Amino acid sequence: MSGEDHRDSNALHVEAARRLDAVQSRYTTKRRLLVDVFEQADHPLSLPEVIAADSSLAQSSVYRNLAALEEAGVVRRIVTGDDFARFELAEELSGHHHHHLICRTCRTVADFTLPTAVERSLAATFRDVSDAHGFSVQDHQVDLLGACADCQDAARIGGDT
Amino acid sequence: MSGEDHRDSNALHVEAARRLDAVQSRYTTKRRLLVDVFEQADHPLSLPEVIAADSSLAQSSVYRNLAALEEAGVVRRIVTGDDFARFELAEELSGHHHHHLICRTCRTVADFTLPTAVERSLAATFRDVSDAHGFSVQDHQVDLLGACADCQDAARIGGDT
DNA sequence: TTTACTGCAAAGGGTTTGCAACATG
DNA sequence: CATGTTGCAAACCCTTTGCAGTAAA
Repeated sequence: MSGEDHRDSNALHVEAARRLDAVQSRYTTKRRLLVDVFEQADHPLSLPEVIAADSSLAQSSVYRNLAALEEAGVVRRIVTGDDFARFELAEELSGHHHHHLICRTCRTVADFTLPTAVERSLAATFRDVSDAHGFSVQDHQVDLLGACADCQDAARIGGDT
Repeated sequence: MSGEDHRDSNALHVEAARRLDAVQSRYTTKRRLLVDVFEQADHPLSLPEVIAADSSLAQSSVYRNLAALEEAGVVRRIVTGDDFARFELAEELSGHHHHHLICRTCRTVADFTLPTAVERSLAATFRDVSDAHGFSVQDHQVDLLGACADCQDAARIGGDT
């Protein structure tokens, strides 16, 4: 199953259904729609972005479904300091381990990946750190904070000294 | 011992005053108290923790002062997904570049450091990544998510079946 | 049929803000 | 004295929840 093209969204839905079933939840039409939205996104989506992508979804239902999908391990919630939380497909489902470029100006979040060698050495270091602290690591999170290309341009034009 | 504390603390306050002055803000008694609280903390503090450390501060004033201190670059705001935001001294003032161990159970945040060699190689990698994306990096954030020692113990006792 | 899900509206809760009194430079 | 700061309380806004109707198994 690994190494396959991400075009196979059927496998994604099958796995999502399996995970929801494992927590006694149903894979309804609305939830399938949500998974479709996240599959097509190339960055974590805020709630307004999710609703913009499919306005057939009521706000409260989206929140409730995202909570259900998160509990099932289908999506992951990301908190960046923006007004809104953001959501993306769980990495086991997207098959795409990555990190985030967070723009402090427009608050958008873009994905990036680290070279395998760096990831591997980081993982080893994290193991040492967690051992030393008696901390059990489930996940790591590497974010870069700064200004995206668009906001740098805007600053040069609008905020010029 | 206490002589050293006074000297360190004094340098800290001088720098904090300078930074506040740079944004037309005053270094009031309350703000000095806040800086003292953060200087003594060994981990990022939530608002309840700040108020617990010094209850002479009104909640809204603490929020307002933290916003002022953040704008001046004296403290840094951290968002972990906990109900509360957390704050710590800016690294230029604490002189202590570090990262966070975030416990998903009790939501506490502990500090840890990476070996210099790892930091250096990370910085180089981040430079490559940001160049490739046209992203201007101001800061990076490396967090480990998992279970702290206490919560692992609690799980062994309470959740053992 | 049974149980979970949906949508609307209202409540929740951390954070922000209006305003009058106060302190700082 | 002029201006920034403080504290109280109310407003704010993202998110959660109660409830009645609907869809899934």
